[in-house]
Amino acid sequence: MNDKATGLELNHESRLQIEDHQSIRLWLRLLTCTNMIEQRLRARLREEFATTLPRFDFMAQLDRAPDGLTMGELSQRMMVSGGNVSGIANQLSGEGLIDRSPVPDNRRTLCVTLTDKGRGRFADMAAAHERWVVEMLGDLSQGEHQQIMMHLTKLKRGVAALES
Amino acid sequence: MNDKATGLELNHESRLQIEDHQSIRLWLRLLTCTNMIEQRLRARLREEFATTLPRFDFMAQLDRAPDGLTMGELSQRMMVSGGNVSGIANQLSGEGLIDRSPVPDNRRTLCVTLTDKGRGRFADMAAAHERWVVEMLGDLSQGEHQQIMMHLTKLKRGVAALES
DNA sequence: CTTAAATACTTTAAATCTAAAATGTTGGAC
DNA sequence: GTCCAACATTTTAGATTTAAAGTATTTAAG
Repeated sequence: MNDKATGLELNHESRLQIEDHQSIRLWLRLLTCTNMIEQRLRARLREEFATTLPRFDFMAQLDRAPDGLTMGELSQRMMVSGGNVSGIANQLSGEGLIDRSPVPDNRRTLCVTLTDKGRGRFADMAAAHERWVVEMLGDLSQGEHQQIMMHLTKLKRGVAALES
Repeated sequence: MNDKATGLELNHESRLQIEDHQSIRLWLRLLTCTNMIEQRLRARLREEFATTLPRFDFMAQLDRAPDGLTMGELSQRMMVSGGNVSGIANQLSGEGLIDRSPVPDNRRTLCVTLTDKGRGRFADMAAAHERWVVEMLGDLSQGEHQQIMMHLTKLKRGVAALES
């Protein structure tokens, strides 16, 4: 039931099935890789910085956006629900790691930024985080990096382009 | 601060930094792709089958293992905690979709299998699930599939090989 | 045989996450 | 101006998830 066994005599039906299974296998492999990396990062953040991945992600988004982000932008970029972002923001605000300041021309909106304390705290974590990620992805050459990026870019576009 | 701007005069330090950032970018891209796909699958499973991804995954693991799996094996394969597996098993068992039978020579262990009802229920979901995944990954050619799989295999091995 | 460590699983408590409802704000349409 | 839909966020209720503690069983060492 594979290419070698059936040679070139694959009909459309069996070829389709093979491609289907390949898609599933690719998706499962993608999921496995992501989960493996995510679990390691989660464990290390807990062990070494007593924090969680969503909290780190929240701060990373802000660090990348020096002008601050609205709650909605954070929700979009972190790909989690708005309510979730509110909860994490409450924590981080309570610990003095972020500021939530009103926006002059829209009283519905809050602009979230890292405090100096938050920026300092994040810098330590980011350096370690980067080491961990490089450690995990380091087996791939620069060329392989670029190839995977290219493929994932195409994949991402394809998924984003679907309706609904 | 990129390859083009600095030409071939990169020193080790800046090259290292570039590779580091590339690793981070690759990881974030991987995470984004997985999240996008996962959220779509999650939403569709909820809309069309009133179920969740972990429940689907649980049943998928059993469908692939006709002789059944222990709770521990399920936990490993699903990459979630044991407590989580217990909870899902309680649900599915309550709905008559799985059986948990004791193993003769080890009274600690439970062997979990799909019931006929569970197998039937899963078949419908699996067909739809496969359509959705193919729809999302369909933009990639068979060659691209194979290339990504190859790279992800290498990545997976690299991560798995790390200590701790 | 007894004890202790390891194993398989469940329970628990706390954090996270989601969808949906609620609150307050904005921007037209009329 | 008034109303109404859209928007940004928070709150709520409930499900999921995890790490850690708890229970029961097995294994092996003394």
